[in-house]
Amino acid sequence: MKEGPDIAQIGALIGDPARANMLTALMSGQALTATELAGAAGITLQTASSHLAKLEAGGFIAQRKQGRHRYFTLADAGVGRLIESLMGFAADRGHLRHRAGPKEPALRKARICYDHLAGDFGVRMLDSLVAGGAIDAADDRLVLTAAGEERLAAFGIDARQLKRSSRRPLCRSCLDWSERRAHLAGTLGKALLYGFIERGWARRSAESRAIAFSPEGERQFLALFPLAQAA
Amino acid sequence: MKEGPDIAQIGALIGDPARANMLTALMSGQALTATELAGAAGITLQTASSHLAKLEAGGFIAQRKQGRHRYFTLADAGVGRLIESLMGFAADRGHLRHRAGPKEPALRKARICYDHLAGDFGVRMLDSLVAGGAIDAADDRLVLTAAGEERLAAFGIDARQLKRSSRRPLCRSCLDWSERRAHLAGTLGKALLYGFIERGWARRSAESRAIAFSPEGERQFLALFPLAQAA
DNA sequence: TTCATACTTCGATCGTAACCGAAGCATCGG
DNA sequence: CCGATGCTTCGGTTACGATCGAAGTATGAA
Repeated sequence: MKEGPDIAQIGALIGDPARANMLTALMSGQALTATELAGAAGITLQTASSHLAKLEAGGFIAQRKQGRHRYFTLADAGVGRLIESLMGFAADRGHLRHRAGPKEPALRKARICYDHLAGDFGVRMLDSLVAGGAIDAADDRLVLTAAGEERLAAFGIDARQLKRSSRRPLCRSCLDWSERRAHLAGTLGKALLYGFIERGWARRSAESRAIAFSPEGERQFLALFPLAQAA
Repeated sequence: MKEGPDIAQIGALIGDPARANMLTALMSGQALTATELAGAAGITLQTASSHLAKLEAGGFIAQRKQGRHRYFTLADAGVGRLIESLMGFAADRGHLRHRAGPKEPALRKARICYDHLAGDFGVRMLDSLVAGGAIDAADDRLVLTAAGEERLAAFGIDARQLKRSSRRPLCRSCLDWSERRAHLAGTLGKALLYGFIERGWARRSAESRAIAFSPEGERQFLALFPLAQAA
């Protein structure tokens, strides 16, 4: 009887704590099995199965059968962006989880945001790239400079090839719920994070969205992305 | 027991059809009374009152007492942006309301999006401004040019003063759920819409988000925002 | 084949929240 | 002061959906 898209359906889909927990867990970008997701949400496998079916029907997640496992992931980057913006909104209004747990500091320092680096380290990385002239920032819009291309090549990333390989924008600014400042998303953000992991500088936690830097990795990271002065 | 902001709470808040209808109604930017919102949602006044209390507690809406009326509005532009992005997501996935009602075409043609013009006319306006060199568009980022300032002055809008008067950005691009293309938001988008209404070119519908252009108003609008060729 | 694992489907229970009738405040007009 | 209007609070009903036990299906391993 009314016009327009149905917000209530998708709100209700996210509105259940069990489903919200599953989606949050999937924000790590990792593919997770039904059993793992049930654990993350604190429910039994049967209940999880029902929730997963609903999320899939709603276009939030996709599944990939592999042997007797079923791996679930967020359906696409659009879902990731929606969730992150909901998180930002929630953080902004103080809709926080019961209490900041022990993992909270680690999450604020470095975490995965769909498929790229967020948190303190993510913000620092972008700030440093902009300050060093590698990325040109006109507020929202981020553009990789020629100097930036060279710098990335030294790190083993071929920006031109990256640009060709996907329709997704190379550089994208993504707002952080913890820092309230922008960090680098897009294929470049993804490539950088994967570069850190490949080099063994960092690894992703199994059951949280935190990114753990090794002492040596942190040293290298900070040297690679210097800041003129402590913020 | 977990980390981060609580998505489920805000999802649940939006997830109830009655509340979603109220929020959608408030997307018109108009302040509405509890009775009007109850009508929009198709529920009794008592139920509406309970929902409104929850929405207010959640930071979604604000109320202003005026005599024996209570006027409700969206709490701020952030809420408006969240809802619009949810609508976009929903439209994208085909989560549509039961059936496209009779008002649907009018909404696609011109409607209010929080406080500025959206729909076919909104998209055309931005396209024309960009094509005419009044606004410089670097993908996401919109910048008013000197030529644009003059053009607006001719329409009776003082862009410099507008910029000073608010922290809100002057130009902002906002993605449309019906057109899947950008239209103009920000204080400038608002000022333009209000200009149309003041001139009597258009008026807002009482109970929907549609903007109705008069025949003469439509003629003036199309003349003011020409497009080189039919899209 | 048989057993184990990973997951889905079915059925029943249970809690919560949406809902409305009725009554209670507040504000306005007269 | 009165009644009318706009809205909130209270109480009781109802319905939906989240939950899990138990049983069923698929894949893999022995």
